[in-house]
Amino acid sequence: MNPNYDPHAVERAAQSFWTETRAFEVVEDPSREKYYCLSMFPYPSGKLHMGHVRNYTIGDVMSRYQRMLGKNVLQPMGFDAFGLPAENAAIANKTAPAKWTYSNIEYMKTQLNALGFGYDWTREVQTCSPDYYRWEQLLFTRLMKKGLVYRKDSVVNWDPIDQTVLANEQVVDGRGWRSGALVERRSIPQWFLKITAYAQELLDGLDTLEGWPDSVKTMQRNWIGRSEGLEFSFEIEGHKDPLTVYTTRPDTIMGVTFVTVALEHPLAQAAARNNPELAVFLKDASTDSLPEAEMETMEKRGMALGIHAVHPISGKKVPVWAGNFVLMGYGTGAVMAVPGHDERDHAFALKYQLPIKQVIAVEGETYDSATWKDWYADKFNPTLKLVNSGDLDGLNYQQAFDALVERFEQQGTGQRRINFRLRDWGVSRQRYWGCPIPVIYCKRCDAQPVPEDQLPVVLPEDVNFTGVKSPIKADPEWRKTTCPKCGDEAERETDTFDTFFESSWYHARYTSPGAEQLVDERANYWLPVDQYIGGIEHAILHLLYFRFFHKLMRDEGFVHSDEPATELLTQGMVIKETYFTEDANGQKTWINPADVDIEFDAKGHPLSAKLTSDGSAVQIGGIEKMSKSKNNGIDPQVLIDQYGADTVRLFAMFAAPPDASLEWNDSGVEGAARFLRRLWRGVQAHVSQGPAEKLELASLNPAQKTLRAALHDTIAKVGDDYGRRKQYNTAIAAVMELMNTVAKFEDDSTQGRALLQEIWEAVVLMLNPIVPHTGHALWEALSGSNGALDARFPVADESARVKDQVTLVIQVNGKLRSRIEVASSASKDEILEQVLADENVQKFVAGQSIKKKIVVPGKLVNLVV
RNA sequence: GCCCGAAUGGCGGAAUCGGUAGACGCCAGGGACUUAAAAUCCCUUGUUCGCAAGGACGUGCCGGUUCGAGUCCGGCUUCGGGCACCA
Repeated sequence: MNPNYDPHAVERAAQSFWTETRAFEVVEDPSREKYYCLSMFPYPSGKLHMGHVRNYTIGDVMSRYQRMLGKNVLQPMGFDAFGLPAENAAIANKTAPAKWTYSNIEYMKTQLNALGFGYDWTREVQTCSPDYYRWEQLLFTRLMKKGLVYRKDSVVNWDPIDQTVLANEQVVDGRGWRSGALVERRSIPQWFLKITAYAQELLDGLDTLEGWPDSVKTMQRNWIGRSEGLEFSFEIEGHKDPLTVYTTRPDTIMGVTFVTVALEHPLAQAAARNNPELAVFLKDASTDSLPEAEMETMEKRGMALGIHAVHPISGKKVPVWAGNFVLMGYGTGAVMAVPGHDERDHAFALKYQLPIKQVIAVEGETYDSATWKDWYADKFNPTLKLVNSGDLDGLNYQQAFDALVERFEQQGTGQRRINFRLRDWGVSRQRYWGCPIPVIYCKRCDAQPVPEDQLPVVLPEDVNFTGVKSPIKADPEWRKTTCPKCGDEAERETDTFDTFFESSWYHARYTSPGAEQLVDERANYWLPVDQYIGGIEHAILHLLYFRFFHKLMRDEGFVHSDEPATELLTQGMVIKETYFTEDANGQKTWINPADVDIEFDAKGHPLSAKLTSDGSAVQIGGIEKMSKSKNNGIDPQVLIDQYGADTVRLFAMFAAPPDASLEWNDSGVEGAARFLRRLWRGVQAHVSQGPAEKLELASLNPAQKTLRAALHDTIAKVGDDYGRRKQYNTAIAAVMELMNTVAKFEDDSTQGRALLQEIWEAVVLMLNPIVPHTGHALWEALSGSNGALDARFPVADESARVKDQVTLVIQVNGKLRSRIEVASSASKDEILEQVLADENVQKFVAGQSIKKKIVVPGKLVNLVV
């Protein structure tokens, strides 16, 4: 055994052993308990960044730990290879997106292997491969036949200079990020998946996901946004058709002083036909395709349509307005406005001088426009009563709700209705680097799914990409085909799928490599995923689509489970400052933190920054998640080269608990390296003295017993951290603490050495999931076996942990005043007797009467005087 | 704006079910070893008063519950994530 720790030699040896023994290739084995550990696969942006290292180390630690418990562990990896950055890089580097993507994948694979992650690469998926995406094309055509897919017009960001559709990310302050042109809104036909058909099931399913964080489940619940309310209609003067509205607050119906419709509502559009001013307003104020955050913060604007609605109960006439804050896609695209009791309606009414009517009174509160918000009633406030509402006066929220629903349902003019905030999923993208949507357009037969025997529809990879027009849109030959129904000339769809499509079902494909169908029966051995790990930024979109697709696959008979993953660990973001330069047009170029010299203030915040290369000034941006677009990812390769993979893994796990966000700073990495050197030297020193004798528990002296108790306390703590708590920083700290104790243990008696053998073996196995290369080498030195990977994780010997004495903390009035040693078996009275006899206690109790004595067994005593 | 989180020494963090605040590590300071450096080892290290023993204060801010609050409740502030075409 090398007396010095040489991480690169150790890592090479362990990795070639794993490769030669195909250590991570797994097969289905019904006789063994399976464990499917899945980490969110990366977008192949070029290099791994620290967020990846953290994510994949957590997954690898979990996988190796479960393997040491004897389970049949599947840990796959792949690449989410379609997407926008490849197109951007292709334009910048004058290459094809495919070429750029494949070379990134190659490099990132070598990095993943260098970190020692135990992946079964025989199951790898690359989503840009036809062998992968053909199955999602198949699923889509089946969903089409089933009626879960439809086409409708939808608005996109159109860059009039670049003649291309822009993603939201590519629109900065209303302008195209490259061209600087004012972005236009264009309505084009696009494909949608009916996720709303599964809204209730997606909501109910959350209750079964006990292993998911509450925060994620709450976010998903709010996103799905189920509400119960009343749908009813207003007669419109001079119009045949009534105007239907939806409200979750029917109790405020008598407070309606106007009605607001969305700008795109047919009523508004009709009114604009002979009102040019209104027509201009409807166009100008349009919020189509604007991100919700922008919509919510923008000025609320409206205009009267010049028509009136008749209140269904009072019969009074109220004006109809168009408002830019009403969503056409939610409810009926029209709302009753109750400025007395809705904040947005209130602001709108003040702005346009519309009447405000109070219909809810809360005992002890009076209306005052200055404190309007305070006056606004919480609907479940028990002192809430309706006023100014005719025969509804005196009712509370629930009573009024029920009474009105009953009244409208009896008259047949309205009904109770459940609405969801969730919208159907628009899956069409007008981009090249994605999976072609398998649809054929025929003049006679309309849109037809591509027949299954003609799949896949392959995306050509060897193309000339300029960034203006998708190569498949520009190529008439690619588009040309025949109608599968009538055989006439027809054209292919040239839009591609949203890349969330690929990442919604990869967990299933990993289970069935090479299957000549979406998945085969192997899927039901492995699924559902036992542990899913990924960034918290995916809490809503990806994780909802992932759950949705699993249910779609279930309903097509491919999988048997209802949910894709039973446990979810949401990794906190790895964040880092951002740096940029700005040109005269306000265009920002993001600079990697590794390329700037930074001056810090006393608190470590950056004060100023300069480009390392030429010393020119660089501006400091916010602290954000590491990403390609902000170029603030830190490449771990420098650290791997300098310290080795195990140090990087150890430090990534030690820096923070997995779910906490982490502002990356590698200043502590030296400590991790130091720890591994100490571990190596400790084992080396022990092993170099030759084999140890067998441990004789009965013959241990008190010092040996104490150390052995510390060992087994540590084993219990570490096992709990790995298994239940999934918190690795504290597990590492516990082992460090144990090693500090061992360093002070000088005992080369036979039994002393036997105990050290037990300790070093346990320490190496406890750390093995985190630092597997070092674990492999040290386990071999200690046990003569090269099987650290499959060694059993240590189990605490409870009998070694029993203590006869415990330390109790003594408080007087809640303040720490003393400590006493008592026998573990001492009774309450015996403890109190000893407490009162204590010198320090007497000092603080003297001359006062003790009012209360609180004894918490095994922990503390508090005297209240 | 809305939804979900977070805030503890100079820094990363610990305190798991309301019971010793600051484990473990980094940085810094002092010392040992060395011709020297690296590596390694030992000591100190929340603030403050005190020669010391010991005391007071202290977990973003304001208030509350409790014998006892970093932890629970109410109200804020700041930061991070998401808001449907970044992934």
